[in-house]
Amino acid sequence: MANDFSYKDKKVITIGIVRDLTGLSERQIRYYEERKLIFPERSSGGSRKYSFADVELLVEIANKIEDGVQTHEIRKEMLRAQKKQNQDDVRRKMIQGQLNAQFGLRKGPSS
Amino acid sequence: MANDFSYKDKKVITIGIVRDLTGLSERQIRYYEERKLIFPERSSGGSRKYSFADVELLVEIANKIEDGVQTHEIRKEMLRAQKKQNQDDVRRKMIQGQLNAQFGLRKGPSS
DNA sequence: AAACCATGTTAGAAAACCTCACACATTTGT
DNA sequence: ACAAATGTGTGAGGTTTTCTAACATGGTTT
Repeated sequence: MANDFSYKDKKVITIGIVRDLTGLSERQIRYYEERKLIFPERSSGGSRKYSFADVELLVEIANKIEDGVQTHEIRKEMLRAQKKQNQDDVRRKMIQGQLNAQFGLRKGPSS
Repeated sequence: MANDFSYKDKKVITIGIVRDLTGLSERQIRYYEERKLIFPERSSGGSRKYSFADVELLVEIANKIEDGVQTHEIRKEMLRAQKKQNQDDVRRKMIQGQLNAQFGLRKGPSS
């Protein structure tokens, strides 16, 4: 159901590749994680794994920092943006719920 | 011009992740490369780097092998398919060329 | 039977990654 | 003004991941 998330969000990129892709140092990348701006997954052995979405986010973060914004502030922005996104999601789902109630299949096998 | 290739084709995945993604052994993955079925890039240090497209291809290869097709045969199939694809590309480009000749901007700045 | 196929396994070495800690020049907060 | 926090570099020491090369093996071809 909905869209089964794709390449962009799969966490499959190791930190060295992220370094090459972004131009940031590994130190920076790890530091932004410490400041809770980015959340890689871990391999069983403990290596970090990032997605393309993470890579893009890192670039945005780096840009803001270059503009003098501190990690603390960036984090707040992100939380605000995410909260708004959640609200929007809820609204969308409610509307979808109304539609289903009116026209959706009731308890039927989903296709 | 045309479409600037995306996530699916970027070679950013190391062999361990490919192993986890496909369920194949590293031995198998390297062997299919030896048989010229797959072409990872290399990091400066020599580590293999695969794309999502590669991952999907690997799964297809593995399926065929399970069906008793040998690498040699798979390679031939792939070459055939690729050749056809190239021909199709040429045709498409020729047609595009005709259209440009008739209606395209001549030597102008491309917007 | 000899050659080839597909895969496992092992060994040793190199590359990549991890955490921790110290340093340092700049801000920022009180 | 000064203590605290920021952002980043660097180095040490340790673990994980990857690499190549080789040998082994049970099935297929030729």
